[in-house]
Amino acid sequence: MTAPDQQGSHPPDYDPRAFPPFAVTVDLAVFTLRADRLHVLLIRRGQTPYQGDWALPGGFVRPRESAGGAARRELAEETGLSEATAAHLHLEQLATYSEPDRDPRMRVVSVAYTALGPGLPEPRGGGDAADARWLPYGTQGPLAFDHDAILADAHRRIGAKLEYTCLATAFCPPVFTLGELRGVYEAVWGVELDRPNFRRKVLSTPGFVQAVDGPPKLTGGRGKPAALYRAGGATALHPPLLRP
Amino acid sequence: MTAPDQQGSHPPDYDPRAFPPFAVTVDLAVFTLRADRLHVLLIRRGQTPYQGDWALPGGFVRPRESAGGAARRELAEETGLSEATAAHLHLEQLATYSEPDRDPRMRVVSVAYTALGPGLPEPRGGGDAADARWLPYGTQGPLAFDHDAILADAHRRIGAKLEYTCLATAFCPPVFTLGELRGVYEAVWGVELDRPNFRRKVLSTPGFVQAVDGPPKLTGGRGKPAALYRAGGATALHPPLLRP
DNA sequence: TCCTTAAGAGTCACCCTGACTATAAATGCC
DNA sequence: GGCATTTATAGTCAGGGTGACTCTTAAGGA
Repeated sequence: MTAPDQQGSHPPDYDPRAFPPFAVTVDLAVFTLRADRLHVLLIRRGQTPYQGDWALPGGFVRPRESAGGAARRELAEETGLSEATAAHLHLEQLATYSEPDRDPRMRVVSVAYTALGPGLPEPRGGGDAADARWLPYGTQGPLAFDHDAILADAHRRIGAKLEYTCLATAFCPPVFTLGELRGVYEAVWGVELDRPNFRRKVLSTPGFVQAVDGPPKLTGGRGKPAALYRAGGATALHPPLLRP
Repeated sequence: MTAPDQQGSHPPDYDPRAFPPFAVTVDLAVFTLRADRLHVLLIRRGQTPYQGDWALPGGFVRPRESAGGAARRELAEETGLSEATAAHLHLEQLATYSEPDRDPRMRVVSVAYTALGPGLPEPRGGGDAADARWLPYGTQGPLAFDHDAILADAHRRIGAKLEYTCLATAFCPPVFTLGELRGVYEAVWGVELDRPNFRRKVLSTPGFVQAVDGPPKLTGGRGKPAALYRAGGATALHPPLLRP
């Protein structure tokens, strides 16, 4: 369906021409890894309602724009990254939230998106609102509106997608070590993984990662230097890498 | 986000008070099993545009209704089932489709839902539009609007969820045989599964199915009578039942 | 030099799975 | 009543994937 027909099954009290007007927005659950911890991008509200509370970044969908387009635009604005850089971030539709009273001011339907990226810089570049900041996931207090539910859904979704897709590489820079990749799983799942087993699994999955040829190694601070890899072409993970 | 603040990062040409009005609808991809084949519920459009074409059932979200509520209401109306019966069908949000020109008449954002049920009766009960019918999945021609994409997404989603959830029981009546359950997988995936292996997998997964106690057996037409089961309490499938 | 840390190689047992065989219990056709 | 057909159910067996573990290598720091 899009616009239903004039005739049809609608109750007599309902005139499709006078379709109820909705505002449509996008909300962004942007995740990144900073210092081996999962962080979320939050903004502090400068207006009532929920003034002073933290909330997910987002904004209106414009008249000639798709929700995905709006999400990508807001992502660039709110993270302060260049449009070109932001265009490389993994962006994925999560779900749509439409409870009638989720915004006390008016009827707003919001399409939520999840975005992932490697260690992103502090926000603020976009010249954005009062306060925007990366907070370690789990340390944020109650968020405005239904954003707690959205954020929890987003976290659940990426945790699940790590199991059966190659999504983890979206958290990594173009070239990374297997230790960094493992750090993604550990940060999102909140567990420790066995190093050798993780390595075996990743390397035995065709197309998950791809060894970087010439420059042999590099150090991550301490320990033996690690080989470098880039994301392979694969998108699915068969068989999956199940959570312990 | 819901309604963004008045101040903030929005470009100067954009006044949040004059938020762009959208129509919000729901579209339903309703699947059922009829004669061991996967069927989809489609309606024939009686109006331009796409007059005479098949389309997914759906309709407007009402002013004080959530999208999920609208989907459940439309589901009852379009399938012709009682509200009580329709309330038992598995209903799940799929995704939101928002390309600006997906409906040539006006700006419509549609939240798509997937619904599943055991062999459902012929539609029409709802006193609905011109023509509503179950069509074997795959035999439908091009659908109106972007409904081909929605339907394909829905089919991909349920195929994937069969792998790592107990969703298959949603296609079955309250009491069913393992043969019927296997038929769900075969119809959705379009493959044949090994009977003994499927049985072993299902029975060894705690909470997937639950043997029906007293009444021992029953026949499905030919062959040895099969034991009866009902859905267990489990929702996830660990480890998953992967597609061949 | 020794300790710590992390990468990377390798082993072993167990579980799950795919492939396959065999038996039981119903129907329908000679 | 035989007999083929169909489906359910039981059981076997080999191979792959995984968890748990050990060991070696290569860096940095005290």
